[in-house]
Amino acid sequence: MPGHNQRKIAALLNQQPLADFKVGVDNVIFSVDTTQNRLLVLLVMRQQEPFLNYWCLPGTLVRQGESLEDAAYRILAEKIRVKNLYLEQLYTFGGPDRDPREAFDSFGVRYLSVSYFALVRFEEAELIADKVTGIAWYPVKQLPKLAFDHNEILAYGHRRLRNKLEYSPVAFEVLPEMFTLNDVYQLYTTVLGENFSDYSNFRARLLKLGFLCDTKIKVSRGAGRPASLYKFDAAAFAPLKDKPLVFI
Amino acid sequence: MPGHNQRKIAALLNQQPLADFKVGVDNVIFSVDTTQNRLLVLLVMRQQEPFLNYWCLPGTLVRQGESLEDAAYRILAEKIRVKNLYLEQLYTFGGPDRDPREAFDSFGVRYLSVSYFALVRFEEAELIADKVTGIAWYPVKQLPKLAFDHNEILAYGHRRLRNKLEYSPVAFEVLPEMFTLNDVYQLYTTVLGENFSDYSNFRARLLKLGFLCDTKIKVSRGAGRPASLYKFDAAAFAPLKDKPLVFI
DNA sequence: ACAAAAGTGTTTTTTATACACCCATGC
DNA sequence: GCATGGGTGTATAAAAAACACTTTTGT
Repeated sequence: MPGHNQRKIAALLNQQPLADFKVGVDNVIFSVDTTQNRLLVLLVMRQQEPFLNYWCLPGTLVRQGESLEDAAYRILAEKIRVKNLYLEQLYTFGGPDRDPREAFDSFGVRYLSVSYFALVRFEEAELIADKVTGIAWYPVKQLPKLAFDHNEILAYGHRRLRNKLEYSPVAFEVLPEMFTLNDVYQLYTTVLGENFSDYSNFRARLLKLGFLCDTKIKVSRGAGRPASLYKFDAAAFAPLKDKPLVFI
Repeated sequence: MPGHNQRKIAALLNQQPLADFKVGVDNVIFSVDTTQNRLLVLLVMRQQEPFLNYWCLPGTLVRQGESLEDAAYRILAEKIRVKNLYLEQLYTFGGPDRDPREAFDSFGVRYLSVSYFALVRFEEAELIADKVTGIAWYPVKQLPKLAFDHNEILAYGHRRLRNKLEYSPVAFEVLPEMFTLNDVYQLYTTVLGENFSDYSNFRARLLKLGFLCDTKIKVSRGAGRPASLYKFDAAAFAPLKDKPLVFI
């Protein structure tokens, strides 16, 4: 809410030199362990100061000639091998003082973080452990204190995930190729919390949308009647794109 | 979709030096002229190369010690005086080659644009014309070719505005302090297009939400029965925050 | 046989949609 | 008095929510 002395301040700031930035990309990579109903996020252990031996989001600084998204894909590829993934930009965190490295040369180089949000299939994702770096899937329910402002970034990513689930079919990017309807339901409850909807109503709504096709293949998980395996039919979904589309 | 030779590429890129960035902030500032039912966006005329004499979004480069949001508020304050405004981050555009200035020193300084999305009240917003710079409210229906990738940024902002209208009470940030229910309806139709809903149903739903209070003050606009002026009651809205909340 | 999980159907309540109609004012 | 925009109500259709019930398996 700009006041009256706004122009004086503006005039003063006009003398201020421009900030020089290094731009980092940090990925919030989610995945869901359907067998244990846990939402997981990929963390790596920092090998340098600052925040040596703290867990943090996998990130990198952007190189010359590299786009932001390229950088996001690069770190992802360095940490995990996946067949399929969903990736979109999350938010840009860029206040001064968000990175302690800035303190050394006070008004010198600033560090900006463009965060990306990714979803991968837990079963298909193969972590690349390179002896030196620690890397692990962490349940979002039990996160440690992370380096920098990464807890904040992660919380933002978590909120985005919850919202996305409600109006876009991202769930099928995280689920295995073939899944039971109960898998979908479990995914929704683990991310959105209990009592977001009754199973049978959820099921009916989902099927009525018409983009899941029954493979007729049955799987039996312990006792009880075997469940049908379904597949996401991208072609059948296409016309529903940009439509309101509500799952909850 | 990382392949097999991914690691080789990564190893190669590891030799690549980091990019140095200048970070710009560009604002997509919307406002609605209720009298003419037009959605407007604030544009300024560029005074330098590149894109001399092209219209563009009001923007600035981030200075030392200044946060991204501070920079966004700064340009806003340089261009318009407003009592009330809504501002949020939009998206970060950052591929190489988005700014022709990068071409001069090829792999040197990169220009990144963090865009912000703002809403102001048309009646209260006073444009600051400083003789040199051209500045104007442009109807989004008739936009010129803008400098840089600003048409793209603006389109993104427009999409965000449409979405925000549907599930958050941003409309009341753009409307005058007191407004008729028809003003709200007109705002929604100008942004969302015709036939998004019947007026009387829209009205009923809106009132049932219970955060609009009738001031009982009547205004007569030409012929017809005078309309009641309403006010947005922030306190009454508070409990509805984060709730699904659908207007459409 | 019975517990457990999958899958179907039915009833009730709520919400959306499409109108018809009354009200207050200017001309 | 009648056109014009403001405001209310009602009848119908559709969707959400709650829950009872059937089916198919393992043990």
